[in-house]
Amino acid sequence: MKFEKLDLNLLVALDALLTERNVSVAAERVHLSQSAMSGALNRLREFFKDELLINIGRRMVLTPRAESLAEPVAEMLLQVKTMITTPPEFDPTTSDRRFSVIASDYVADVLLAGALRHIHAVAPGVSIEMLLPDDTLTERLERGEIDLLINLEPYLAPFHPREVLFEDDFVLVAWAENDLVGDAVSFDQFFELTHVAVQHGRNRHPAFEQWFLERFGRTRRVEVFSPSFSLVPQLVLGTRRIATMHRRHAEHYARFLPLRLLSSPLDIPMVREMVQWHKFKRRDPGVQWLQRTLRDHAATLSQPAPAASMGKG
DNA sequence: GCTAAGTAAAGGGTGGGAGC
DNA sequence: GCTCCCACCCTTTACTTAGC
Repeated sequence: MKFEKLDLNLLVALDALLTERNVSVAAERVHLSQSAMSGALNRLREFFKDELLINIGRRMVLTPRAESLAEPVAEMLLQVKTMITTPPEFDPTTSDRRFSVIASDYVADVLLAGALRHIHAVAPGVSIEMLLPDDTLTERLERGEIDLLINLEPYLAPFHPREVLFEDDFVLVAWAENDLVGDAVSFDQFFELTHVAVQHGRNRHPAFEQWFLERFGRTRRVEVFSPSFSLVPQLVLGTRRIATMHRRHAEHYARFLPLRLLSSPLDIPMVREMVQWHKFKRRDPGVQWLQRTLRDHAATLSQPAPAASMGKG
């Protein structure tokens, strides 16, 4: 059977070829032999009257025609995949579905840990695969590989639905016995003290608050770069370092670690943690249930306290 | 029986490394 | 810098299989 003289199965091969730019790897991806994929490429070349992929040395490069086909073909296949794999109904009490969620360890601590307790109570068969953000998170959302992405607004993918989960502000955190820090830290003292900062991903993207500081033209004396938010309190304990942490996260750790929380001398704006899902999943009742559940749980979180008068130790 | 699409195997182009 | 060898990758060919 053909559609407009094209065997639609060839679009699956085309998508793999355009993504991988390698006949052998594309063949492996769609479970064909390498020569079968080469044959499929020939039929595609014949249909589109274009070379599509050109051999330059050992590399295959896309023609302009192939470049123009890559995105619409990938999007169309994702739409088809969503259509045929999404169950028409979702019953949390009986579902054994597995959801994948990208969120930082900070969001995991302040939101997901509690939300997952609730989810397990109402949906005992449901499982959640939690993934940490990396440099590929928007690509993974675009490819439909994840169900929900939780991140700050600047790091979300464009053109997909999103919703605010909760807001947070920042506080300074010091070891309770840090003798360099009193009840408050002045603006100048902030830049004199040594810091623990968070950097994510292979390209070493700085965390939001450091990005903000760089906008001010001042840099901190960062003594330790932490790959995660959760490691920050451990890197402050027993030292004279301070760290700038999300308030909810800092309060979470101060419950069981000897930490002192202080107001930041910098007027750092609040951040908004948002949840995002692929536009093709807006009709997925399971994803919408999970998104609503997280939103409802986020609404039960206490609002951040006013930024003054902490000095907890 | 015909046709299309698959596999296995052979052939050929290219790039990188080793040796001189 | 040149040559040789080898690995990698794509194309082609011969044959097989499945659907009509």
